[in-house]
Amino acid sequence: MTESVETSITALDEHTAEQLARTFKALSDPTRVRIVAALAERELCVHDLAEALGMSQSAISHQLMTLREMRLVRFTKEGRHVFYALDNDHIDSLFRQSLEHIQHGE
Amino acid sequence: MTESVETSITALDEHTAEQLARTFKALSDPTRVRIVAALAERELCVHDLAEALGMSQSAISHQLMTLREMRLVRFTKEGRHVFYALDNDHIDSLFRQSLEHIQHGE
DNA sequence: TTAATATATGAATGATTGCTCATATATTAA
DNA sequence: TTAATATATGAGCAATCATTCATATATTAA
Repeated sequence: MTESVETSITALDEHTAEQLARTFKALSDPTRVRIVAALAERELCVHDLAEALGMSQSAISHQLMTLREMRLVRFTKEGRHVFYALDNDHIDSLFRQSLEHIQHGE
Repeated sequence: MTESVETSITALDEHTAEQLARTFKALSDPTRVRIVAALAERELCVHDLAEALGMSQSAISHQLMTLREMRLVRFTKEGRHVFYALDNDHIDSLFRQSLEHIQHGE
């Protein structure tokens, strides 16, 4: 394969590749997957999320921050609680589609 | 939210979450995204992949190894070449679906 | 007011990752 | 045979990441 390639290979441009990778990275961690799964059911506050996942408040809070930066979740303050919800249909359907694939065999 | 939560929150079990996260991790890196994009077009040997992406043979070879471990690509040896192809429809459709989402707005 | 609860956040840390560089092996060409 | 090409792979390294721990702020309850 030294001669210039016949039908030229058009690689996906770097910017698009990075955008895509960033999207998938959002769900590349089990904790974030579980947070998204929980929020796909319903809105939840940090404390209940931490309890549901059996993880520290701090760990959940940090992950919620990264999900916020990715604009995958939105939040509303209510008293001393902060309720989080999914803020991105794309991620929701990506999550649901993949869950189905995993659950009903490859 | 101290009282045990009304409608109990059933967190996604850890095993499924890890499986899902692993799947997304496969496409969480721009280089792997570009490799998958190229292979979604057609089978390619390592050298041509490296050329198409403008990256070192070693870098591509290492990434192909991780894609192999994830069973996302298969390969066939032909003389001194090794041709890689996608080996997982799920990843292919995950890739295509997400690409569409990114290209035709959120 | 003081105490308890809910959340956020910075620093520290160990683990993972993506790459380079050097090198080994295999195949083909001269 | 020797040289060139294609690929794989181990070591090393800098960067990123997920978590913990300590602590700060805000809100509600006593």
